Amino acid sequence: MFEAFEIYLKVKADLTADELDAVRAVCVEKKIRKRQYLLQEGDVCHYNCFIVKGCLRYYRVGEDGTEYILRFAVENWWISDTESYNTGNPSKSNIDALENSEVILIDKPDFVNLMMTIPKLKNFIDRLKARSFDASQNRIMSNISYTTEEKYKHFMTSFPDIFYRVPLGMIASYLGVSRETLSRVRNQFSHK
Amino acid sequence: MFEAFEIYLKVKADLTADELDAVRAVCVEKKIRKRQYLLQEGDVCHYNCFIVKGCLRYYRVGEDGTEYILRFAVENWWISDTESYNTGNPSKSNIDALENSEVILIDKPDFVNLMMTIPKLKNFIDRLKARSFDASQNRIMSNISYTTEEKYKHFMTSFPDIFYRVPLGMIASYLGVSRETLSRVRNQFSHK
DNA sequence: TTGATAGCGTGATAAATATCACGGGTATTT
DNA sequence: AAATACCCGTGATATTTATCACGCTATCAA
Repeated sequence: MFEAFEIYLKVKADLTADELDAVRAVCVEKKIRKRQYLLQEGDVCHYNCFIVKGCLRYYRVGEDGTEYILRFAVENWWISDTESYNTGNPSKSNIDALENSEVILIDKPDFVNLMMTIPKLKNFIDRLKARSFDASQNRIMSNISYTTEEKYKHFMTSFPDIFYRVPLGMIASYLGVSRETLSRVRNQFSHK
Repeated sequence: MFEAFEIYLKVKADLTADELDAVRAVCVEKKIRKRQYLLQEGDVCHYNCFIVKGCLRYYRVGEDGTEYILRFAVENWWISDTESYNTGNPSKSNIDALENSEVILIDKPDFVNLMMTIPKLKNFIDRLKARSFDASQNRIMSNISYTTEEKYKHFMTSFPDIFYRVPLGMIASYLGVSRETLSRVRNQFSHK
């Protein structure tokens, strides 16, 4: 299972064999079944999680029980609750698997250590975080400016790999519209 | 003008006198008048900008000319288009002043250099970015889950300093609702 | 095979919001 | 001082969206 991660790190961060060994030494491989939690609200997020195979979601639950999906993540994505991870506070969010998945976990102290000892990795992660932030800004822009149809199309073209794997209702949740509305909007513009 | 920035860096990043000198050496002080652009769509963002005094906004313009405000920034905040800054691509956004303001600009190569030579600064900026990201995630959550009234109240309590300085229409733009709706919602709940 | 569940579509209705329009007040400019 | 622009509120109306309800289909487990 580590091989996929190794390739990823080699290509993206240009790590050497020695550096990869150092990473491997702190990796924990884990299989998660569909619907299983990786992180549950109230728990503290201790891990960085890299997805080797499968699909997970990061979501919060409103007071009335409605689920709001903040992110999806598939192969070669990272997922964790950075807020809980950084602050050490209990998480407001949940992470669970939408498919049977295989992930690699790196404990926080180990991760910090890797970042210190492998500058190339630190550098890569920094760039990744920068792009995540920019992506968030763009998503906020689409939240406040796009119509439902635009949101739907934009999601479809931006994340086709996710789009074809997750149920429509979850995309609706991610976009902030009701499942029914999204269903209607999609059918309206597909018939014209 | 640099004094405010110096105090900020001393308190937040615990820089020494020597380190502060190094920072000062690359700082450019600038006064911006109300309505003046700091960054205009199509330009590349070359600077990190720290606000000593005043209030700025970061916004994009939709196809129909509507302005969508992505961020406000006041004293002791940073503002820049990180996407253009990082990629070197022309910016999709604008930054302009809502009040006569005083800012400090640090050119990208200089900033990169400071980050390398002053680890404490790098560390501080990293934490700042991490919190910005978490704030974005929380904003996305409120975008997709809050009612208009909740968005309004949340903004008011989260950013009272901004709330009382910028016109309602701009807050509406930031929240992604029309000025009229926000005006009505505010008056409805204030009369009950 | 049967029962349970998840996912999607869709009708009917209510609620929320956008849009257009206008006026009044206040600040800003000339 | 007069003219202009900005900001806010609010009415009227159209549009969009949410909500509730129901049925259909596919999948999966007992």
